[in-house]
Amino acid sequence: MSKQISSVWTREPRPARTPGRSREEIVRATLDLLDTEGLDGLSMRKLGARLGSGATTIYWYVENKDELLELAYNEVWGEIVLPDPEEPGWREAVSAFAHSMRAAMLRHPWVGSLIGRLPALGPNALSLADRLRKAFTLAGFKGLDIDYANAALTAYVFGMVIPEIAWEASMGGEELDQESMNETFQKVAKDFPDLLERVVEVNAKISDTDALRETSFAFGLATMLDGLEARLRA
Amino acid sequence: MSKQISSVWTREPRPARTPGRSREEIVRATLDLLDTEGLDGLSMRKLGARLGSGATTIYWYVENKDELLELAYNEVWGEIVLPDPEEPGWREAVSAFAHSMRAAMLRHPWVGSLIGRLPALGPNALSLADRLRKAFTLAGFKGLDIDYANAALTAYVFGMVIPEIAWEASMGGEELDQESMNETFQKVAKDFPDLLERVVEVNAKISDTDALRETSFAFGLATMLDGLEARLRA
DNA sequence: GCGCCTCTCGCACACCGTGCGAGAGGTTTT
DNA sequence: AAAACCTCTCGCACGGTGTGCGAGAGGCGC
Repeated sequence: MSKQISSVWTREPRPARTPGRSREEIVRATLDLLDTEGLDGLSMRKLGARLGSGATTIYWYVENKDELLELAYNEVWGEIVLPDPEEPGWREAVSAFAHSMRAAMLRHPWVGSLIGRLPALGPNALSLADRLRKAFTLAGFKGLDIDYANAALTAYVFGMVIPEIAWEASMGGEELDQESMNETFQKVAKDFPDLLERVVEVNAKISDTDALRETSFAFGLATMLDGLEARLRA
Repeated sequence: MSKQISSVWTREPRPARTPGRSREEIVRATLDLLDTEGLDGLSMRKLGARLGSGATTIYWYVENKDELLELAYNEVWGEIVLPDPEEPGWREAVSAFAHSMRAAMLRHPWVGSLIGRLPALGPNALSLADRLRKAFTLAGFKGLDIDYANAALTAYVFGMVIPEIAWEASMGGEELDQESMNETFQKVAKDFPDLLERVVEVNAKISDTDALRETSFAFGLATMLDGLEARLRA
């Protein structure tokens, strides 16, 4: 047996004898804590308290905190849906997948800080990759192109949503009114008049920043899908 | 004065009297430490030691650790080049930009964990956004489409590279030979025979994983650029 | 009753970010 | 010359963190 990637998914879990506590229960509590208090709010002691147990009890079910995060991460992947590509056509299916992925990430903003640290090797991530592969196969991609298309699409979603999360986080949960927004930008971008002018202009025209972000997301998604379709015809 | 986003870039820095230590020197040391020991390896005490000072001295130049990270983050953006789009054509310029961005991120893998936490409001990021806007304007995009194209392209790069970083990190710096790789996947993906078969097959065919990743990156990039060009013609 | 195996958890260690306040050293004002 | 002040350094301490260790509780087979 050679060297392995260290991950919850590469070692045998402790044989579940279904006692009082279970790994499943712990993961659920972890998700709760992450969603309400964020990545920094998750500590073994707090998690123990929430479970009505000592902090170190958790280490019976899980090797370390990173494994816990891998398990929580896996749950998020489980929330992403990919419609059957046979029915509405691959483009619609894949597009729905992208939107669902974005929604799941925004529901659990702490994933934004995990994607660069933990590989997605959990069963939910793999299952999704498997189904996405099928969709692209059905679309007509062949050989490695299937995997490339796979990677490109998920990359786009990742890349759009992760900065969205950062942006949201930096506002500390409070909605920023337009005036504050412009003021911030005036301070920050004072050496880039073109950029500044654009931002102020856009802010004046479009007040709903959520809608703007969705539009931007849809634009890039359509662009990516157009590109994929073009590659299909080539 | 209304509420602002809290960031190094939205508050006045301490007036530089160019004494012994400077913010610049601190940022350089921070980068060093981050590059050699990673995000977890950076602590105020270690940084102080490297600067030959007490840990809390740093707090004279910087409000808190996050500000330090923002400054380091900004430096990475400064390493990204965008060729003049007038000369080789916008597509080549933008493509070179994407590759340069990827290279900078891989040189400083710790950015992978920051992108989801800190907004890129530093002058280097803004300057790059400004120049990228010019490139897309030159390409023929109009109005909001310029910004959408901007976001889509950088999102793609982010999304490709961030998981690359995670992957690299999870191998703990050691190169994994092919056998271990397959073994890992056999364990992890045993419920997804199609996926598993593909991975083993690909691994057998392509031994150089770096080259594979570059090819995958180039594929998605070309796809995105094709999509953008299509949108330009519409 | 005895041993064993599964599970809990208090304690302790080394580390973290950072608030505070004492002071050093230089410059400016009186 | 002396006093006041301003910039900068940093030791100490506080309340956290992840987690190794070892003592023990509870149930189950002999």
